[in-house]
Amino acid sequence: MKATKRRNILAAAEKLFERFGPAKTGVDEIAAAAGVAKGTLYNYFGSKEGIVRELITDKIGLFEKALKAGLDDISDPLEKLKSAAVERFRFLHRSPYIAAIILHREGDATSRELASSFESRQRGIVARIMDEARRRGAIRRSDSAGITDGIIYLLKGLELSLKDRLDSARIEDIEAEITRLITLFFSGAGKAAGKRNL
Amino acid sequence: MKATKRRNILAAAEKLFERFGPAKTGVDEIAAAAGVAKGTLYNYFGSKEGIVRELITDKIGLFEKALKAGLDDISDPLEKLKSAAVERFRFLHRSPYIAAIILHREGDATSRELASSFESRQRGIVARIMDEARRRGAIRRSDSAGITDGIIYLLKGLELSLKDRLDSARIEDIEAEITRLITLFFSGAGKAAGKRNL
Amino acid sequence: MKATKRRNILAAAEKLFERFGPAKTGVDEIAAAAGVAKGTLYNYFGSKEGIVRELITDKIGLFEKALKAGLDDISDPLEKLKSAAVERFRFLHRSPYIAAIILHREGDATSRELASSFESRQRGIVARIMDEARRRGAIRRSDSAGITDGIIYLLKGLELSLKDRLDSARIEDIEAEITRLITLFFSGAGKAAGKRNL
Amino acid sequence: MKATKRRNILAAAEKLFERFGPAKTGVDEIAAAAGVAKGTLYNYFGSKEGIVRELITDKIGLFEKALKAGLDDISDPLEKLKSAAVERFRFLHRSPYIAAIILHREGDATSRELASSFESRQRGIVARIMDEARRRGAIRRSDSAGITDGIIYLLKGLELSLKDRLDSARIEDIEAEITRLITLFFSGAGKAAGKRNL
DNA sequence: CATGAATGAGCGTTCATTCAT
DNA sequence: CATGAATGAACGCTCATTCAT
Repeated sequence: MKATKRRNILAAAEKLFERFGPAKTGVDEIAAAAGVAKGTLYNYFGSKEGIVRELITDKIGLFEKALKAGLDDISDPLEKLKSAAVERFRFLHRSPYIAAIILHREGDATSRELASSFESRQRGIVARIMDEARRRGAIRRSDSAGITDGIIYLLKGLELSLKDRLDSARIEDIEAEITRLITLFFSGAGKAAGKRNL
Repeated sequence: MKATKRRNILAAAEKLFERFGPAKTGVDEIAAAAGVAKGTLYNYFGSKEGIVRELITDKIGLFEKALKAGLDDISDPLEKLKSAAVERFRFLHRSPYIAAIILHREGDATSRELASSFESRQRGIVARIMDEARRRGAIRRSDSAGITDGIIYLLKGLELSLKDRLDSARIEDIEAEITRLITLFFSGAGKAAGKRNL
Repeated sequence: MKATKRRNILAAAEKLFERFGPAKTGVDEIAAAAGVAKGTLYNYFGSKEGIVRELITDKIGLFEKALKAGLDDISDPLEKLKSAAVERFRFLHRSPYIAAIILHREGDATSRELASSFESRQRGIVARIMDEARRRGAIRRSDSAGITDGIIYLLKGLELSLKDRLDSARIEDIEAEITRLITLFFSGAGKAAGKRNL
Repeated sequence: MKATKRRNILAAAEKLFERFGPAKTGVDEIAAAAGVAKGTLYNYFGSKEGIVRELITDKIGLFEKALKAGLDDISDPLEKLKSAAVERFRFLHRSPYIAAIILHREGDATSRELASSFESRQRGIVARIMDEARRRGAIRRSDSAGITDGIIYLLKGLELSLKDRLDSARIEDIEAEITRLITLFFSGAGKAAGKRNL
């Protein structure tokens, strides 16, 4: 099993997935694009889903590594959060088929597990940032778990709406909106609300 | 064309859709489950997509009617918002295949249009509540559009994560989380953030 | 069984057949156009083919009556032949779906029988004209049966090519061509041929 | 893709087409008769239409090659014409489903194109023979295009009537009739006609 | 290991006919 | 007689997977 061939197949698959999505990409197309026989795909990956799985694992791995490295250079928690959110957005925007699996839970059981563990690690990253914020006294209340969830939901919802948004807005605008919403979430939208209800 | 049979078919289709989703449910299965011939489905609905469309239209119609009725009984904007969010959650939780279409934009062009118009009406409802909140002085800043978007994203993200959450949490807990997050979004999570960035 | 209803159905079917042909016309469409229920068609005609059959029988009957009347006014055999040929062409051109059955032997066994008997009567008409021509001394040889067949084949071949011809030629041109070919067939194309081979 | 299997499939298809015609022959039937899976047909031919196309193309190719070779051995134009006509008849008689497409313009666009180009080449062959006849002084008038058309129509009409004729006549009789009619067409049937009308 | 020909269950749709009302 | 809802076999085609070479 030459590692080169493996990489060729994955590269070919990725290109096609990005354009058409895994569902609309046939195994024949991947094989043709990679310059190997269809059977070879099965020797290496066992199934079409296997290709998807491996591709996602790889890309997620790279993204998470880069994300962590990027966060190390930032000290302010809110800035860390904004940066992480924008990077996450960029990653999912770059690989829409991964976004589809992460957000929509498409694919087989293993893919969904992958997505699930990705989200759990993402939550961990946000949670750690929140902890730091609390230690620094930047967060006034103890409900950091709720805030963490809120951040994650906010991002997911925003990422979900990407296709719609991209029709009318530029990427920079969307990134600006992400930081704005996170800031808004931190600062609160209402005056009296907090006093009345919490 | 008896209305009873129409309902039987829709009921059978709904049951299957809820378990497998429209994509994985064959026309033969619907026909078998409804106890009619395949051709009968086409006499009533014209196409598989026609069944999906009618089912979604019906359910959305009922939900929106109930939602509006429920909101009329509430005067406080934040309470209105919480109620709307919980009702919306319940609706999508009850009909996961509608959630799939609404959230994921799955299905054909018609389904996506249905989803798109649903979301636009949903946004309208939230926006109207925000307007009222602003008129009452409950919202301190003028960016009510941004807040509206934030609310929608929050809900979508939360609804997206339903399947995962339902493994570990009870529905009541999730509903409580929804109201908590909306309140949090109103009151703000951080102390210094607002001052520093806005 | 009101005769009016019968006629309505046939009229509706004819209109549709002329535009789309029997194969592309559905029983539903005929019923709708005739303003009756689908089942009624079956009460009257037994099957879709039954409608086709009856329609053809009617039209052929009318055509043959008119044809014979027209021929009575002509005395010269060659002129009779030309007239018959042109009338036949006009008839089949006016009712392309009948042409399809007459020429292509489409449809069920009964329709094919209808077509077969039509052709046999047509041959009879031409044969009678040829007999008269021989009695008048207008035909030099005794092979009048062969000539009759030749005429029929010539017409059929020409009618077959109608669709193609109609793209490039006007109807008047085609009618002129018919008389020209019949004349040609009578007068002979070659000089030496006849002497050498017969 | 083994050529043997390709031939097997074509042979199976041909047998069925000859009995029922391409329209009434299902893909499943061809697959069953060929002893292969349905998918295999699509691997080899892409579509049902592809099978029809290939079959027709092959047969027409073989026929035209043989036809040309046969004509090279004959020098007299009238004899050439007779031979071509008889060969053409034999070909269409051997492959009735091809006759159906050639004569009736049945089938999809591609089949009709095939038929159209076949007829155009056939007309070319006849036209070339007529040219030669004129050069040799065997044809008395200049309307060789009209004569060519007449020949083609004659043949088509005759071939159309094959099914009927075969009930009552032997093939040899029909072939004799073809040569008789062509000779007749050359020599002319009437005495006075030519003088009166041309 | 590599190949790619072979597989076949599954898909949504059509429409002439039937038959209970 | 009239109705039209119900029928279901038949259609051409797809594509992830298998397996003999």
